[in-house]
Amino acid sequence: MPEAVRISPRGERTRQAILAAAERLFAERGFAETRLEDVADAVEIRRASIVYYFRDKRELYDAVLADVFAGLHERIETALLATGPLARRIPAAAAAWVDYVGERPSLARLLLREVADSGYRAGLARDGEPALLAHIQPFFALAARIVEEGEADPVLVRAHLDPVHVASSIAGATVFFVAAMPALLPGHGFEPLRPDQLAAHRHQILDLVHRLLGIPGPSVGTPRPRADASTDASTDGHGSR
Amino acid sequence: MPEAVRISPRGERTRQAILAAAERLFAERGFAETRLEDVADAVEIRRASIVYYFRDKRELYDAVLADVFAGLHERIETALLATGPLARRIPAAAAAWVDYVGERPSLARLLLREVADSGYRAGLARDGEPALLAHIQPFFALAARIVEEGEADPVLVRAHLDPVHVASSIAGATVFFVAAMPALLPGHGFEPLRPDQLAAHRHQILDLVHRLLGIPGPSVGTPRPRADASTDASTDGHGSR
DNA sequence: GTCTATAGAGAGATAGAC
DNA sequence: GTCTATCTCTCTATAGAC
Repeated sequence: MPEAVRISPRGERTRQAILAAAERLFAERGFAETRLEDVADAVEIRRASIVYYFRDKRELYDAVLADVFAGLHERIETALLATGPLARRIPAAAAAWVDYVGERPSLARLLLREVADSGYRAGLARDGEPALLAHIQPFFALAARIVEEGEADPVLVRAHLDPVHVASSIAGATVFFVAAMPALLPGHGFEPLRPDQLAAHRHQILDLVHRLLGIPGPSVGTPRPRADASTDASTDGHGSR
Repeated sequence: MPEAVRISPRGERTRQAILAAAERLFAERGFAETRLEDVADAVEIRRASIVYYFRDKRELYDAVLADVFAGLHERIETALLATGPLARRIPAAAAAWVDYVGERPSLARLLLREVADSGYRAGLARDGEPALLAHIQPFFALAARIVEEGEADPVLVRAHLDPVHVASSIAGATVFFVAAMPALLPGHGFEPLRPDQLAAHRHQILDLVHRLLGIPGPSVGTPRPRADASTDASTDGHGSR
Protein backbone atom coordinates (compact mmCIF):
# COMPACT_ATOMS: atom_id res chain seq x y z
CA MET A 1 0.00 0.00 0.00
CA PRO A 2 2.18 2.86 -1.18
CA GLU A 3 0.94 6.01 0.44
CA ALA A 4 -0.11 8.32 -2.34
CA VAL A 5 1.45 11.32 -0.60
CA ARG A 6 3.87 12.70 -3.14
CA ILE A 7 6.61 14.69 -1.61
CA SER A 8 8.68 17.62 -2.73
CA PRO A 9 12.47 17.57 -2.50
CA ARG A 10 12.34 19.59 0.66
CA GLY A 11 9.69 17.32 2.07
CA GLU A 12 11.78 14.30 1.29
CA ARG A 13 14.65 15.73 3.28
CA THR A 14 12.36 16.38 6.21
CA ARG A 15 10.96 12.91 5.97
CA GLN A 16 14.39 11.37 6.05
CA ALA A 17 15.40 13.52 8.97
CA ILE A 18 12.34 12.41 10.89
CA LEU A 19 13.10 8.79 10.14
CA ALA A 20 16.69 9.13 11.24
CA ALA A 21 15.82 10.86 14.47
CA ALA A 22 13.07 8.38 15.19
CA GLU A 23 15.37 5.47 14.53
CA ARG A 24 17.81 6.70 17.09
CA LEU A 25 15.23 7.55 19.72
CA PHE A 26 13.11 4.44 19.32
CA ALA A 27 16.27 2.36 19.59
CA GLU A 28 17.52 4.15 22.69
CA ARG A 29 14.26 4.45 24.58
CA GLY A 30 11.76 2.10 23.05
CA PHE A 31 8.39 2.83 21.50
CA ALA A 32 6.43 3.78 24.56
CA GLU A 33 9.09 5.95 26.14
CA THR A 34 9.83 7.89 23.00
CA ARG A 35 8.01 11.20 22.78
CA LEU A 36 7.07 12.50 19.38
CA GLU A 37 8.00 15.82 20.87
CA ASP A 38 11.59 14.65 21.17
CA VAL A 39 11.67 13.41 17.62
CA ALA A 40 10.36 16.75 16.46
CA ASP A 41 12.91 18.60 18.55
CA ALA A 42 15.73 16.58 17.06
CA VAL A 43 14.57 17.54 13.57
CA GLU A 44 13.80 21.08 14.68
CA ILE A 45 10.22 21.04 13.58
CA ARG A 46 6.97 20.98 15.52
CA ARG A 47 5.32 17.81 16.66
CA ALA A 48 2.28 18.27 14.46
CA SER A 49 4.42 18.35 11.35
CA ILE A 50 5.40 14.75 11.81
CA VAL A 51 1.83 13.79 11.12
CA TYR A 52 2.16 15.20 7.64
CA TYR A 53 4.54 12.34 6.82
CA PHE A 54 3.40 9.61 9.16
CA ARG A 55 -0.20 9.13 10.13
CA ASP A 56 0.68 8.39 13.72
CA LYS A 57 3.38 7.18 16.06
CA ARG A 58 2.93 3.56 15.18
CA GLU A 59 3.29 4.20 11.48
CA LEU A 60 6.49 6.09 12.10
CA TYR A 61 7.81 3.22 14.14
CA ASP A 62 6.93 0.70 11.47
CA ALA A 63 8.64 2.82 8.86
CA VAL A 64 11.77 2.79 10.97
CA LEU A 65 11.70 -0.96 11.35
CA ALA A 66 11.06 -1.45 7.65
CA ASP A 67 14.01 0.76 6.79
CA VAL A 68 16.44 -0.91 9.15
CA PHE A 69 15.47 -4.44 8.25
CA ALA A 70 15.41 -3.76 4.55
CA GLY A 71 19.01 -2.62 4.76
CA LEU A 72 19.97 -5.75 6.58
CA HIS A 73 18.13 -7.97 4.18
CA GLU A 74 19.95 -6.48 1.26
CA ARG A 75 23.32 -7.31 2.79
CA ILE A 76 22.44 -10.81 3.80
CA GLU A 77 20.86 -11.53 0.47
CA THR A 78 23.90 -10.32 -1.40
CA ALA A 79 26.12 -12.57 0.65
CA LEU A 80 23.90 -15.62 0.43
CA LEU A 81 23.07 -15.43 -3.25
CA ALA A 82 26.61 -14.83 -4.42
CA THR A 83 28.42 -17.49 -6.35
CA GLY A 84 30.51 -20.09 -4.58
CA PRO A 85 29.86 -22.95 -2.22
CA LEU A 86 27.45 -22.58 0.67
CA ALA A 87 30.27 -23.29 3.05
CA ARG A 88 31.68 -19.92 2.06
CA ARG A 89 28.48 -17.99 1.55
CA ILE A 90 27.05 -18.79 4.96
CA PRO A 91 30.04 -17.42 6.86
CA ALA A 92 29.98 -14.44 4.53
CA ALA A 93 26.40 -13.80 5.51
CA ALA A 94 27.32 -13.97 9.19
CA ALA A 95 30.10 -11.48 8.61
CA ALA A 96 27.71 -9.21 6.73
CA TRP A 97 25.39 -9.36 9.71
CA VAL A 98 28.07 -8.34 12.17
CA ASP A 99 29.27 -5.54 9.94
CA TYR A 100 25.81 -4.17 9.38
CA VAL A 101 25.09 -4.09 13.09
CA GLY A 102 28.37 -2.28 13.55
CA GLU A 103 27.39 0.34 11.02
CA ARG A 104 23.85 0.70 12.22
CA PRO A 105 23.77 -0.11 15.89
CA SER A 106 20.18 1.02 16.22
CA LEU A 107 19.34 -2.34 14.77
CA ALA A 108 20.75 -4.07 17.81
CA ARG A 109 18.53 -2.24 20.25
CA LEU A 110 15.45 -2.32 18.07
CA LEU A 111 15.83 -6.04 17.66
CA LEU A 112 16.40 -6.54 21.36
CA ARG A 113 13.17 -4.73 22.08
CA GLU A 114 11.16 -6.46 19.42
CA VAL A 115 12.27 -9.84 20.64
CA ALA A 116 11.44 -8.93 24.21
CA ASP A 117 7.99 -7.78 23.15
CA SER A 118 7.30 -10.76 21.02
CA GLY A 119 4.79 -13.42 21.79
CA TYR A 120 2.34 -11.54 23.86
CA ARG A 121 1.51 -7.97 23.92
CA ALA A 122 0.93 -4.78 22.14
CA GLY A 123 3.76 -4.73 19.64
CA LEU A 124 1.18 -4.88 16.96
CA ALA A 125 0.96 -3.00 13.73
CA ARG A 126 -2.21 -1.22 12.72
CA ASP A 127 -3.85 -4.39 11.56
CA GLY A 128 -3.22 -6.22 14.80
CA GLU A 129 -0.41 -8.23 13.32
CA PRO A 130 2.87 -8.68 15.17
CA ALA A 131 5.19 -5.94 14.00
CA LEU A 132 8.42 -7.87 13.85
CA LEU A 133 7.06 -10.72 11.82
CA ALA A 134 6.26 -8.68 8.77
CA HIS A 135 9.79 -7.35 8.61
CA ILE A 136 11.37 -10.69 9.27
CA GLN A 137 9.43 -12.61 6.69
CA PRO A 138 11.81 -11.88 3.80
CA PHE A 139 14.60 -13.47 5.80
CA PHE A 140 12.62 -16.66 6.02
CA ALA A 141 12.13 -16.72 2.31
CA LEU A 142 15.87 -16.42 1.97
CA ALA A 143 16.50 -19.08 4.55
CA ALA A 144 14.12 -21.43 2.82
CA ARG A 145 16.06 -21.11 -0.43
CA ILE A 146 19.30 -21.84 1.33
CA VAL A 147 17.93 -24.78 3.24
CA GLU A 148 16.62 -26.25 0.02
CA GLU A 149 19.93 -25.78 -1.66
CA GLY A 150 21.67 -27.15 1.39
CA GLU A 151 19.86 -30.43 1.15
CA ALA A 152 21.98 -31.26 -1.84
CA ASP A 153 25.16 -29.96 -0.28
CA PRO A 154 27.35 -32.55 1.44
CA VAL A 155 28.80 -30.03 3.88
CA LEU A 156 25.42 -28.88 5.08
CA VAL A 157 23.97 -32.35 5.21
CA ARG A 158 26.83 -33.55 7.31
CA ALA A 159 26.61 -30.63 9.72
CA HIS A 160 22.89 -31.26 9.94
CA LEU A 161 22.04 -28.20 11.95
CA ASP A 162 18.98 -26.35 12.94
CA PRO A 163 19.14 -23.01 11.12
CA VAL A 164 16.91 -21.26 13.59
CA HIS A 165 19.00 -22.36 16.50
CA VAL A 166 22.11 -21.18 14.76
CA ALA A 167 20.71 -17.88 13.59
CA SER A 168 19.29 -17.09 16.98
CA SER A 169 22.60 -17.79 18.70
CA ILE A 170 24.49 -15.60 16.31
CA ALA A 171 21.96 -12.81 16.46
CA GLY A 172 21.85 -12.94 20.23
CA ALA A 173 25.57 -12.94 20.64
CA THR A 174 26.16 -9.98 18.35
CA VAL A 175 23.32 -7.91 19.60
CA PHE A 176 24.39 -8.44 23.19
CA PHE A 177 27.94 -7.68 22.29
CA VAL A 178 27.01 -4.35 20.81
CA ALA A 179 24.44 -3.27 23.36
CA ALA A 180 25.41 -4.93 26.60
CA MET A 181 29.08 -4.03 26.73
CA PRO A 182 28.79 -0.31 27.34
CA ALA A 183 25.94 -1.04 29.68
CA LEU A 184 27.75 -3.44 31.89
CA LEU A 185 31.11 -1.80 31.90
CA PRO A 186 30.48 1.90 32.04
CA GLY A 187 33.61 3.91 32.36
CA HIS A 188 35.75 1.07 31.09
CA GLY A 189 36.08 2.71 27.72
CA PHE A 190 34.42 -0.22 26.07
CA GLU A 191 33.57 0.56 22.48
CA PRO A 192 32.10 -2.44 20.73
CA LEU A 193 31.69 -0.37 17.60
CA ARG A 194 35.37 0.41 17.41
CA PRO A 195 36.72 -1.30 14.33
CA ASP A 196 39.20 -3.49 16.18
CA GLN A 197 36.71 -4.69 18.75
CA LEU A 198 34.09 -5.29 16.15
CA ALA A 199 36.61 -7.27 14.15
CA ALA A 200 37.34 -9.41 17.18
CA HIS A 201 33.69 -10.13 17.54
CA ARG A 202 33.31 -10.91 13.86
CA HIS A 203 36.16 -13.32 14.23
CA GLN A 204 34.50 -15.03 17.13
CA ILE A 205 31.23 -15.38 15.25
CA LEU A 206 32.92 -16.72 12.15
CA ASP A 207 34.72 -19.19 14.29
CA LEU A 208 31.44 -20.37 15.72
CA VAL A 209 29.85 -20.65 12.30
CA HIS A 210 32.69 -22.65 10.88
CA ARG A 211 32.63 -24.92 13.81
CA LEU A 212 28.92 -25.47 13.46
CA LEU A 213 29.35 -26.21 9.79
CA GLY A 214 32.07 -28.63 10.70
CA ILE A 215 34.60 -27.03 8.42
CA PRO A 216 37.97 -25.47 9.22
CA GLY A 217 37.58 -21.85 10.18
CA PRO A 218 39.73 -18.78 10.54
CA SER A 219 40.70 -19.71 14.05
CA VAL A 220 43.40 -22.09 12.97
CA GLY A 221 46.54 -20.86 14.58
CA THR A 222 45.16 -17.44 15.36
CA PRO A 223 44.08 -17.22 18.97
CA ARG A 224 42.93 -13.66 18.94
CA PRO A 225 39.50 -13.22 20.52
CA ARG A 226 40.57 -10.72 23.10
CA ALA A 227 38.89 -7.36 23.04
CA ASP A 228 39.19 -5.49 26.29
CA ALA A 229 39.67 -1.78 26.60
CA SER A 230 43.41 -2.08 26.75
CA THR A 231 43.57 -3.12 23.12
CA ASP A 232 45.83 -0.64 21.43
CA ALA A 233 43.76 1.54 19.16
CA SER A 234 46.27 1.25 16.38
CA THR A 235 43.54 0.87 13.80
CA ASP A 236 41.89 4.25 13.81
CA GLY A 237 39.58 6.36 15.82
CA HIS A 238 36.08 6.28 14.48
CA GLY A 239 33.60 3.47 14.27
CA SER A 240 30.90 4.96 16.42
CA ARG A 241 27.84 6.47 14.79
CA MET B 1 17.91 0.43 53.13
CA PRO B 2 15.51 -2.19 54.43
CA GLU B 3 12.05 -0.70 54.34
CA ALA B 4 10.79 -0.68 57.91
CA VAL B 5 7.33 -1.79 56.81
CA ARG B 6 6.71 -4.94 58.81
CA ILE B 7 4.19 -7.20 57.22
CA SER B 8 1.69 -9.67 58.51
CA PRO B 9 1.51 -13.21 57.11
CA ARG B 10 -1.41 -12.25 54.94
CA GLY B 11 0.38 -9.15 53.80
CA GLU B 12 3.42 -11.17 52.89
CA ARG B 13 1.34 -13.37 50.65
CA THR B 14 -0.15 -10.35 48.93
CA ARG B 15 3.28 -8.87 48.49
CA GLN B 16 4.58 -12.00 46.87
CA ALA B 17 1.57 -12.18 44.62
CA ILE B 18 2.14 -8.62 43.50
CA LEU B 19 5.79 -9.35 42.82
CA ALA B 20 4.96 -12.43 40.81
CA ALA B 21 2.34 -10.71 38.72
CA ALA B 22 4.58 -7.73 38.17
CA GLU B 23 7.45 -9.93 37.13
CA ARG B 24 5.38 -11.55 34.45
CA LEU B 25 3.86 -8.35 33.16
CA PHE B 26 7.01 -6.25 33.20
CA ALA B 27 8.77 -9.05 31.34
CA GLU B 28 6.07 -9.38 28.73
CA ARG B 29 5.31 -5.73 28.14
CA GLY B 30 8.12 -3.67 29.56
CA PHE B 31 8.05 -1.01 32.21
CA ALA B 32 6.26 1.75 30.37
CA GLU B 33 3.60 -0.45 28.80
CA THR B 34 2.72 -2.21 32.01
CA ARG B 35 -0.29 -0.78 33.79
CA LEU B 36 -0.40 -1.01 37.54
CA GLU B 37 -4.08 -1.67 36.96
CA ASP B 38 -3.18 -4.92 35.20
CA VAL B 39 -0.89 -5.98 37.99
CA ALA B 40 -3.66 -5.31 40.48
CA ASP B 41 -6.16 -7.22 38.38
CA ALA B 42 -3.86 -10.23 38.22
CA VAL B 43 -3.64 -10.24 42.00
CA GLU B 44 -7.33 -9.42 42.37
CA ILE B 45 -6.82 -6.36 44.46
CA ARG B 46 -7.26 -2.68 43.71
CA ARG B 47 -4.54 -0.59 42.21
CA ALA B 48 -4.16 1.63 45.25
CA SER B 49 -3.33 -1.37 47.42
CA ILE B 50 -0.09 -1.92 45.59
CA VAL B 51 1.18 1.32 47.04
CA TYR B 52 0.94 -0.16 50.49
CA TYR B 53 3.81 -2.47 49.57
CA PHE B 54 5.70 -0.50 46.97
CA ARG B 55 5.99 3.25 47.05
CA ASP B 56 5.53 3.57 43.34
CA LYS B 57 5.84 1.81 40.03
CA ARG B 58 9.57 2.20 39.83
CA GLU B 59 10.12 0.67 43.24
CA LEU B 60 7.99 -2.30 42.28
CA TYR B 61 10.03 -2.74 39.14
CA ASP B 62 13.29 -2.57 41.01
CA ALA B 63 12.03 -5.14 43.49
CA VAL B 64 11.25 -7.46 40.60
CA LEU B 65 14.70 -7.04 39.12
CA ALA B 66 16.35 -7.55 42.49
CA ASP B 67 14.40 -10.74 43.04
CA VAL B 68 15.14 -12.22 39.64
CA PHE B 69 18.81 -11.37 39.65
CA ALA B 70 19.33 -12.51 43.21
CA GLY B 71 18.02 -15.91 42.25
CA LEU B 72 20.38 -16.08 39.35
CA HIS B 73 23.33 -14.94 41.38
CA GLU B 74 22.74 -17.67 43.90
CA ARG B 75 22.89 -20.33 41.24
CA ILE B 76 25.94 -18.99 39.50
CA GLU B 77 27.74 -18.48 42.77
CA THR B 78 27.04 -22.01 43.89
CA ALA B 79 28.43 -23.36 40.64
CA LEU B 80 31.49 -21.14 40.59
CA LEU B 81 32.50 -21.49 44.20
CA ALA B 82 32.14 -25.25 44.34
CA THR B 83 35.20 -27.40 44.69
CA GLY B 84 37.00 -28.71 41.66
CA PRO B 85 38.99 -27.22 38.84
CA LEU B 86 37.87 -24.06 37.11
CA ALA B 87 37.66 -25.97 33.89
CA ARG B 88 34.71 -27.81 35.39
CA ARG B 89 33.18 -25.03 37.43
CA ILE B 90 32.93 -22.58 34.56
CA PRO B 91 30.91 -24.91 32.35
CA ALA B 92 28.81 -25.74 35.38
CA ALA B 93 28.05 -22.07 35.81
CA ALA B 94 27.04 -21.81 32.17
CA ALA B 95 24.72 -24.77 32.61
CA ALA B 96 23.27 -23.20 35.74
CA TRP B 97 22.58 -20.08 33.73
CA VAL B 98 20.72 -21.92 31.01
CA ASP B 99 18.70 -23.90 33.51
CA TYR B 100 17.73 -20.86 35.52
CA VAL B 101 16.52 -19.05 32.44
CA GLY B 102 14.52 -22.12 31.56
CA GLU B 103 12.88 -22.11 34.95
CA ARG B 104 12.31 -18.42 35.09
CA PRO B 105 11.92 -17.16 31.56
CA SER B 106 10.91 -13.71 32.73
CA LEU B 107 14.59 -13.16 33.25
CA ALA B 108 15.23 -13.47 29.54
CA ARG B 109 12.83 -10.71 28.60
CA LEU B 110 13.72 -8.46 31.49
CA LEU B 111 17.36 -8.73 30.60
CA LEU B 112 16.65 -8.10 26.94
CA ARG B 113 14.85 -4.91 27.86
CA GLU B 114 17.41 -3.73 30.35
CA VAL B 115 20.19 -4.20 27.87
CA ALA B 116 18.26 -2.36 25.19
CA ASP B 117 17.65 0.51 27.59
CA SER B 118 21.18 0.68 28.79
CA GLY B 119 23.58 3.46 28.08
CA TYR B 120 21.27 6.31 27.54
CA ARG B 121 17.89 6.88 28.81
CA ALA B 122 15.44 6.73 31.58
CA GLY B 123 16.04 3.27 32.99
CA LEU B 124 17.14 4.89 36.15
CA ALA B 125 16.35 3.99 39.69
CA ARG B 126 15.08 6.58 42.13
CA ASP B 127 18.52 8.00 42.70
CA GLY B 128 19.24 8.48 39.04
CA GLU B 129 21.51 5.50 38.86
CA PRO B 130 21.21 2.97 36.05
CA ALA B 131 18.88 0.25 37.24
CA LEU B 132 20.63 -2.74 35.76
CA LEU B 133 24.01 -1.92 37.11
CA ALA B 134 23.09 -2.23 40.74
CA HIS B 135 21.72 -5.70 40.20
CA ILE B 136 24.60 -6.81 38.06
CA GLN B 137 27.32 -5.65 40.39
CA PRO B 138 27.45 -8.85 42.48
CA PHE B 139 28.19 -10.78 39.32
CA PHE B 140 31.24 -8.66 38.73
CA ALA B 141 32.48 -9.34 42.20
CA LEU B 142 32.14 -13.01 41.44
CA ALA B 143 33.82 -12.66 38.08
CA ALA B 144 36.70 -10.80 39.65
CA ARG B 145 37.32 -13.65 42.07
CA ILE B 146 37.32 -16.16 39.27
CA VAL B 147 39.59 -14.11 37.07
CA GLU B 148 42.04 -13.75 39.91
CA GLU B 149 41.98 -17.44 40.56
CA GLY B 150 42.24 -18.10 36.85
CA GLU B 151 45.51 -16.27 36.60
CA ALA B 152 47.14 -19.14 38.40
CA ASP B 153 45.27 -21.76 36.41
CA PRO B 154 47.10 -23.17 33.39
CA VAL B 155 43.88 -23.94 31.52
CA LEU B 156 42.56 -20.44 31.85
CA VAL B 157 45.86 -18.81 31.11
CA ARG B 158 46.23 -20.83 27.97
CA ALA B 159 42.71 -20.07 26.77
CA HIS B 160 43.39 -16.42 27.59
CA LEU B 161 39.90 -15.17 26.94
CA ASP B 162 37.97 -12.07 27.57
CA PRO B 163 35.36 -12.97 30.18
CA VAL B 164 33.04 -10.17 29.20
CA HIS B 165 33.08 -11.19 25.60
CA VAL B 166 32.36 -14.75 26.55
CA ALA B 167 29.65 -13.97 29.05
CA SER B 168 27.91 -11.62 26.69
CA SER B 169 27.89 -14.20 23.92
CA ILE B 170 26.46 -16.84 26.15
CA ALA B 171 23.89 -14.55 27.66
CA GLY B 172 22.84 -13.27 24.27
CA ALA B 173 22.54 -16.68 22.74
CA THR B 174 20.42 -18.10 25.54
CA VAL B 175 18.19 -15.14 25.94
CA PHE B 176 17.53 -15.02 22.22
CA PHE B 177 16.94 -18.71 22.16
CA VAL B 178 14.27 -18.46 24.80
CA ALA B 179 12.57 -15.31 23.64
CA ALA B 180 13.10 -15.14 19.91
CA MET B 181 12.05 -18.62 18.94
CA PRO B 182 8.34 -18.38 19.64
CA ALA B 183 8.41 -14.90 18.17
CA LEU B 184 9.95 -15.80 14.89
CA LEU B 185 8.22 -19.09 14.34
CA PRO B 186 4.70 -18.65 15.57
CA GLY B 187 2.55 -21.64 14.93
CA HIS B 188 5.53 -23.91 14.54
CA GLY B 189 5.02 -25.35 17.96
CA PHE B 190 8.39 -24.11 19.08
CA GLU B 191 8.78 -24.47 22.80
CA PRO B 192 12.25 -23.42 23.93
CA LEU B 193 11.27 -24.14 27.49
CA ARG B 194 10.45 -27.73 26.77
CA PRO B 195 12.99 -29.87 28.60
CA ASP B 196 14.36 -31.52 25.48
CA GLN B 197 14.79 -28.30 23.57
CA LEU B 198 16.31 -26.58 26.54
CA ALA B 199 18.69 -29.48 26.93
CA ALA B 200 19.74 -29.12 23.32
CA HIS B 201 20.49 -25.49 23.89
CA ARG B 202 22.39 -26.22 27.08
CA HIS B 203 24.43 -28.69 25.12
CA GLN B 204 25.23 -26.12 22.49
CA ILE B 205 26.29 -23.60 25.08
CA LEU B 206 28.47 -26.06 26.93
CA ASP B 207 30.06 -26.99 23.69
CA LEU B 208 30.89 -23.37 23.05
CA VAL B 209 32.29 -22.89 26.53
CA HIS B 210 34.50 -25.92 26.33
CA ARG B 211 35.74 -24.84 22.98
CA LEU B 212 36.55 -21.39 24.28
CA LEU B 213 38.38 -22.88 27.22
CA GLY B 214 40.26 -25.06 24.81
CA ILE B 215 39.33 -28.26 26.57
CA PRO B 216 37.45 -31.29 25.29
CA GLY B 217 33.73 -30.81 25.65
CA PRO B 218 30.62 -32.91 25.64
CA SER B 219 30.32 -32.68 21.89
CA VAL B 220 32.73 -35.51 21.30
CA GLY B 221 30.86 -38.07 19.30
CA THR B 222 27.45 -36.64 20.15
CA PRO B 223 26.18 -34.52 17.29
CA ARG B 224 22.84 -33.63 18.74
CA PRO B 225 22.11 -29.90 18.54
CA ARG B 226 18.90 -30.26 16.64
CA ALA B 227 15.81 -28.88 18.27
CA ASP B 228 13.02 -28.30 15.85
CA ALA B 229 9.38 -28.92 16.56
CA SER B 230 9.51 -32.42 15.19
CA THR B 231 11.64 -33.61 18.06
CA ASP B 232 9.76 -36.45 19.64
CA ALA B 233 8.55 -35.33 23.03
CA SER B 234 9.66 -38.54 24.65
CA THR B 235 10.94 -36.73 27.69
CA ASP B 236 7.80 -35.41 29.27
CA GLY B 237 5.23 -32.74 28.81
CA HIS B 238 5.86 -29.81 31.06
CA GLY B 239 8.64 -27.26 31.11
CA SER B 240 6.56 -24.24 30.33
CA ARG B 241 5.71 -21.89 33.10
C1' DG C 1 -4.65 -4.05 54.71
C1' DT C 2 -7.74 -2.81 51.32
C1' DC C 3 -10.87 0.14 49.42
C1' DT C 4 -13.30 4.51 46.74
C1' DA C 5 -12.67 8.81 44.80
C1' DT C 6 -10.19 12.32 42.75
C1' DA C 7 -6.51 15.14 41.52
C1' DG C 8 -3.11 16.25 38.04
C1' DA C 9 0.36 15.54 34.57
C1' DG C 10 1.52 13.90 30.09
C1' DA C 11 1.22 12.92 25.52
C1' DG C 12 -1.00 11.69 21.06
C1' DA C 13 -4.29 13.21 17.87
C1' DT C 14 -6.99 16.76 15.37
C1' DA C 15 -8.59 21.33 13.35
C1' DG C 16 -7.50 24.80 10.89
C1' DA C 17 -4.56 29.27 9.97
C1' DC C 18 -0.60 30.72 7.36
C1' DG D 1 4.80 22.06 4.37
C1' DT D 2 4.74 23.81 8.84
C1' DC D 3 2.69 26.01 12.50
C1' DT D 4 -0.55 27.19 16.91
C1' DA D 5 -4.15 25.80 19.71
C1' DT D 6 -6.87 22.61 21.82
C1' DC D 7 -9.20 18.37 22.81
C1' DT D 8 -9.30 14.08 25.12
C1' DC D 9 -7.78 10.06 27.16
C1' DT D 10 -4.89 7.37 30.00
C1' DC D 11 -2.55 6.44 33.88
C1' DT D 12 0.01 7.46 38.20
C1' DA D 13 -0.17 9.19 42.62
C1' DT D 14 -2.65 10.85 46.72
C1' DA D 15 -6.24 11.53 50.33
C1' DG D 16 -8.78 9.51 53.34
C1' DA D 17 -12.87 6.15 54.71
C1' DC D 18 -13.64 1.49 56.40
